[in-house]
Amino acid sequence: MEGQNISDVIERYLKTILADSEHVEIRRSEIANLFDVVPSQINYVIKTRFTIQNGYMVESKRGGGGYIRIEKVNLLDDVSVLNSLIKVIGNSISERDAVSIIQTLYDEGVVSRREADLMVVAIEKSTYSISDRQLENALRANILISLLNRLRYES
Amino acid sequence: MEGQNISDVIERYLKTILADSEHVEIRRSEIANLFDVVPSQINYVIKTRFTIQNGYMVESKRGGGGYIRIEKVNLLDDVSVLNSLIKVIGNSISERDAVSIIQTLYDEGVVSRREADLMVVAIEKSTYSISDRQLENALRANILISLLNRLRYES
DNA sequence: CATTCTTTGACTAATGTTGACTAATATTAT
DNA sequence: ATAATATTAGTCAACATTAGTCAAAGAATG
Repeated sequence: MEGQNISDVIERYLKTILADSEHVEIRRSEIANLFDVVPSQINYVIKTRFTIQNGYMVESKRGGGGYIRIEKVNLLDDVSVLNSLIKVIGNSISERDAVSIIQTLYDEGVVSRREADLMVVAIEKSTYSISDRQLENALRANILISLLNRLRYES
Repeated sequence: MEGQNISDVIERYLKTILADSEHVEIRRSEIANLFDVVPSQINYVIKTRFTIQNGYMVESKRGGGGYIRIEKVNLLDDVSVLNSLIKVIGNSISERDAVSIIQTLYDEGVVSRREADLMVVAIEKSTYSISDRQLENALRANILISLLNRLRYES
């Protein structure tokens, strides 16, 4: 039987709520109090159990009236194409290769023409105004991978 | 439930009025009284929630008969608004302000939900993995401006 | 026993609230 | 007209209220 530690208990508590509603909004300190743990434990639970890979999206606000909101999202089926493309990118990619990946996404029907156009803008050398080529390629890889990961689900 | 702080409440109040009319004109002290806050809180609400990034323009007058007037501006048929938006971005912009701009584009029907989602990913701090804040904000400005300019035409 | 996962708390960051002081405009008195 | 006064809004910094990060210590696991 798993679920002996408090993080698992908190996870179950939140997922019970999420079984009925699409999202749950909490006050960090309240939940921490409820389970008698330090507030940052809530962050730990969220970081390890409510990731986008698990189908959850988290948004929060600090300050008075602050909150943490966990939302269930729908994972899509195009995942296999995305996985192999992400593998190709690695941690550095040229503009030319990036454009061809986006072209592939368009050809495969994963993105619309307009979405592809926007993605291209986001990876173009001319928008970055960075002179260091290595930095440029690394940044492009980060952005492209983030874009691809975003295509895995809809909010 | 989101929006537990008084600033959010005041924001909703004003936006409810703006849902019906193109503009709202208030007396600062009256609104402050209505919600039992100090007058300068109204300035805070306006400064954080009714910026040009959010699609609003504010004008005011002091002295007897003074007022604050909030006007909803239309991105679609007002070219100058897009220009002033780009001017606001300049060569540096925070993630928060950038998200506001993209949210406004979505609200105005300029971009689809999915396009907006992709744009947000392209300006998020977490995708860049840059520790230097100034560099991060400068890069974000470049990318956002490029994206906005791309929206000016169809391919 | 080594490794990974969990728990804790000190420090940081973001956002919201308040009030004293300033600035602009209008009104009234001289 | 001009000066004094009244009536508005603006700015800014201190303080309050939340959440986030990170690394060290402890517990569980294999």
